[in-house]
Amino acid sequence: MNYQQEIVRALQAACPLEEKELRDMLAVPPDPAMGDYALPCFRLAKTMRKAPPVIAQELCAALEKPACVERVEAVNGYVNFYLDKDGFSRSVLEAAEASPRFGSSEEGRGKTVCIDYSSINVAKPFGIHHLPSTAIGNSLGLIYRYLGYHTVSMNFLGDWGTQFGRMIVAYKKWGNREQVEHEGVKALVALYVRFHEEVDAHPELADEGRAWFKKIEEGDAEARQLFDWFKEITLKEVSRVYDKLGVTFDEYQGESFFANKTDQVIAELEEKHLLSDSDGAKVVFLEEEKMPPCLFVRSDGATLYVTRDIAAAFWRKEHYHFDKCLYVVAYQQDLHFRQWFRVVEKMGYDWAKDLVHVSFGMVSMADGAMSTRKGRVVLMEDVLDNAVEKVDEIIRQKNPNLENREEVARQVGIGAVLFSVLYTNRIKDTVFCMDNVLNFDGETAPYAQYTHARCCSVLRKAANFSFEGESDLSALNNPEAQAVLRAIDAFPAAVREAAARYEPYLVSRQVIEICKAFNKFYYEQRILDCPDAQARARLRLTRAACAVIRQGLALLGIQSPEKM
RNA sequence: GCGCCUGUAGCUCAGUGGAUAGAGCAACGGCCUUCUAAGCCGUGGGUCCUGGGUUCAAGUCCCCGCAGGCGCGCCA
Repeated sequence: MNYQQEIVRALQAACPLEEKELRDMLAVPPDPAMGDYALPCFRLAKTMRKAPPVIAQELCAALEKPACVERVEAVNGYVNFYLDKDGFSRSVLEAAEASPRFGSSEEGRGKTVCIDYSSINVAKPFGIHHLPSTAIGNSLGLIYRYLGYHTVSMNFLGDWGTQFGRMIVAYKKWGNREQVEHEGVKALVALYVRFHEEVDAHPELADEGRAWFKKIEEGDAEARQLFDWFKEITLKEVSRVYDKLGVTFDEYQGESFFANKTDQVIAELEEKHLLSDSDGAKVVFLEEEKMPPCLFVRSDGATLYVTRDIAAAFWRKEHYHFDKCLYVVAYQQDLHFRQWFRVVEKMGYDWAKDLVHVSFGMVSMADGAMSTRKGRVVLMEDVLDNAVEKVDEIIRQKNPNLENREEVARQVGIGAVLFSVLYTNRIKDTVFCMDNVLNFDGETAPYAQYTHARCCSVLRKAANFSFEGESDLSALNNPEAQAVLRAIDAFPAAVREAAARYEPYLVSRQVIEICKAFNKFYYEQRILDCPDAQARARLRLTRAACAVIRQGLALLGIQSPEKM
């Protein structure tokens, strides 16, 4: 852990540079054959008035080798440091064994992070396009908690707006209770679609929709009852899907909860002279910040989405005193968030800087965008069920005697789906492809889970072997074992970085690194068939890899079966 | 028109300004009497969108373009 520090100190004694400068310059070579750390000397050429290779050579000669370093070499203007392997092995194993929560920390102690994610809409299908937000938000919550933060996960339901008036119209005209009770959201969506088909020919339907929404707002008994019923039906269905995904929320407060809190927001905006009239509507101009105006109140007096967003932010700040509030929402809403974050700042709240839009790319289908109205939606649940079913078949084929097959199929199938959106940078658009999601080879969750199961299998075989006693660390003095150790060593930094950048894929990548290294180690080196002291060293490595893979997957919301 | 984002192998993507640009998938070829072959090894495959600039060093930073996606007051 402090190797870098020791090397910097040694370098500092040998040359006239500042500690900080040296620390910044010290790099990790692209290939372990070139050492564990390296100092490129090119930048020194100007001040020292010598060619970089000469500087490297001289530095190398003048250097007093720190204890952790096995040897130092000057190559092509680099000073390369090779760590003492036994020392490195020991320190990594001890760090990983010190706590079952390797890589966790206390950096977040006393701090609260609110995470707004998934945010499904009432009376709309839970489509695959909700996967990025759901998986990323869930994982960020797990990662922040691992770093000691208190987290509050919130599902900001889309349960407000004139479309609910339209839903009532459609239901009263063409729907019936039995069908909705029986078919659930599917029936509601069919009504919604029918409304949009008929509204072109019958424009008065739109007015009826608005009128019914007004009734909801005013608390009309019938309107309210239907509205609550639609919501209940939707929540029942989505919670079944969340259960399958293993995703939970601390809070389900949606837009409707904040709808009666918008007056205060508008009043405060008025009071602070931020609102201007514009074509009968009320807007906040954002010319200084080179953004289009932000519309708060429609010309008919109704408030818009943004008002509820701000009301919700106030409420959350007041109730949770968050140090950070993350909005895991697609990049289409980038301008929207930039606008209202800025408005909160203009209102004089310095915590506006703690509002973060964690944006991600669009999910589309091979033949174009998804559309509820056109019925072009891939259902989340169908994808999950397909994945589980496919895994179940594979198990029946490869491991027919596996106990609790269905449970394992569930863990692996769901893991594969979650991992498919947690393995890349958030921002890129993705075209949903069932075949890709259901591909379990290579860099996937099943690969990591398989590696974990493999580790477990080895450890089971060694169940009677005592870990107490001498470890011969020379058994790890080979490129394969060293690669595993390096990958484990890099895990804590990957977790920290993932939190800092709101990018769970950094954890995914690191887990895969460990798995690749372990699989190669497993193939090249015998773990059990060797003298006790050596086996002990290799078993400790296996145990450490096993635990870190399991923990890494857990931070992504993915479970690790012990057999598969 | 303006703004934001993206452009790296056939496909999907990694790549804190540093050494020969890497993975996975797909294709082809090897490795199971040995700790789980959902694995491992190998082969082929590149104008890092183009052109300038900064730098000892650019896929990475800056600028002009090109292509695609998204967004730009009465939806959410």
